[in-house]
Amino acid sequence: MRVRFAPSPTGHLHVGNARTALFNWLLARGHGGTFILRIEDTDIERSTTESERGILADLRWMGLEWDEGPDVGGGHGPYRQSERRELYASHARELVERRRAYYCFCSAAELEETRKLALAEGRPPMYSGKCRELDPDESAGRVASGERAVVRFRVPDEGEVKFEDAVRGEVVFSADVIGDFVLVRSDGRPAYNFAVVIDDALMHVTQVIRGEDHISNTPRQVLLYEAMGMEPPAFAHLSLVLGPDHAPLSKRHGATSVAEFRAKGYLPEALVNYLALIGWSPVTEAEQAAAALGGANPELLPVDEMARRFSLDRVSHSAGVFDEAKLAWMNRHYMKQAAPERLAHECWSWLAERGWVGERTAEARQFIASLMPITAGSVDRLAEVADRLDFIFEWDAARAAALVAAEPEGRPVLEAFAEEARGDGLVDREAFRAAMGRVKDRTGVKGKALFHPVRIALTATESGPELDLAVPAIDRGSRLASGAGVKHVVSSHERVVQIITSSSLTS
RNA sequence: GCCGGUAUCGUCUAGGGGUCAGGACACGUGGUUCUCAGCCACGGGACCGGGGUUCGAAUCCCCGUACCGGUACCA
Repeated sequence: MRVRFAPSPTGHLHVGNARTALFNWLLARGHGGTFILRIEDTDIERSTTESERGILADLRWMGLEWDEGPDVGGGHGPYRQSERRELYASHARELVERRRAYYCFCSAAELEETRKLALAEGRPPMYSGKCRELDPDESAGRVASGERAVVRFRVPDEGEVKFEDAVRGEVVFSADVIGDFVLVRSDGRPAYNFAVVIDDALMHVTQVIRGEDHISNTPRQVLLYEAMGMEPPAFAHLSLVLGPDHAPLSKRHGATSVAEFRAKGYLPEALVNYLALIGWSPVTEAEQAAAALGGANPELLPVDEMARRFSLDRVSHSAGVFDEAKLAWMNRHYMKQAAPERLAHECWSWLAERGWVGERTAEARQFIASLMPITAGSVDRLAEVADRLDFIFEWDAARAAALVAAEPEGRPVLEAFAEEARGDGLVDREAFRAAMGRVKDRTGVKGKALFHPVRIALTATESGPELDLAVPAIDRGSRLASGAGVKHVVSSHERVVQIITSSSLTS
């Protein structure tokens, strides 16, 4: 099995295309196949080497390594269409010689006019076939003398073109709705439909898995395979990825490219896991039933397991809406799974942006890693980690105190807390818990609301940030939870008592 | 216009001639004695419409509607 992903380097890697790449990769990896990366850069006006580099980087970031491609080579190269000009030219010449294609001298303006006319009259805007019956020798002569011409494929006037689509079943087109399309442009560059067929055939691609936007191109390509006496590959057309308004995902929906999601602080495994779930379901009925009984979330799967389960016949026919909320949830899950050292590494740039970290010394890395358990499980994205750490790096007791004052239930809770604290001094964690129980009885405030003002008050103490570090860490069962944390809590309680009983909260 | 594709909770989906139509995210309510996060529990929420076929249709067929794609010397 040989599959390929063939982006054109005209911009960033869109998540819809990333999903196409992923499905190809999943199929190859699940079946011991070969995954080929080919760059379709025949559109020289829009293609840039910069976006080619970006696409390669994005694919690597997602972990979608390719076996053959422009930078790694392989036995069926070159892997950039711009480097395959001669291949297209020779096949085009052969098709012309065999009368399966012909030179067309119509001008762009002429074509545009007949097109408009056809549309106005409600006819399909196909090429008229004007140059179809020109004398081949005469045409060849005109081309030889330097006249500009395109090469057009001679599409049969009637009959059906059908192909088997691995996700949709049999698809049938009537040949008479297909105009004679361009194989080679007047400047010698191949047109898309021609280049893909030559490339897929010469690269021995066995299944072509691509976006649904190519489904109408497929009959043209099937015709080309036939004309060249080649066996077409198997096809599979993936539905598109849409925005929340059901329009194709575009810039106005916010982030659309892999690079943007990366920049927002999503982990690659989260993006990959999420993307796989648009239009494909790896979940078995047994797992579903288990989930209903409180089992593990069946949609959280490592990529190798997804590859093992992947099959095209379970791919959905309909388009899917990209739901960033679900991606965010998935990202949170993977952030909780990630080692603190890795998270520290991934978050570094955001922390550096705020001037909180400098050089990546061993000490600095260790310190940042030690902060990760406090925050990583409670934010959606890496970029938000910095916000959560603000209270450590941007210490501001006055601001925190103001926040307490603003709490609706803040004062009664804190007053009751202060009262309790005076009694036994809150010497340890147990005493603190007991005191909070009494505060609850006294004020009638319960649940999270009970602790919130106290937490802010803790933040408002003047002891410095390090003690507050300990507070959430205890809850997390992290390495910080033992020993040190408890000590800090005790000392912070004493400070809280001082603060509450003093005037710092009045205003 | 023409050609093609698609249609199950708000979203991603499972299922499929007789099911309480299942799961996930989101949402709502409650719980949580150390975060307005998280976590836990509970809850509301769907088979596009109309005809057929059938004892029975969400499931099969037809028509319609909506949405998407194509109809290029873009890919």
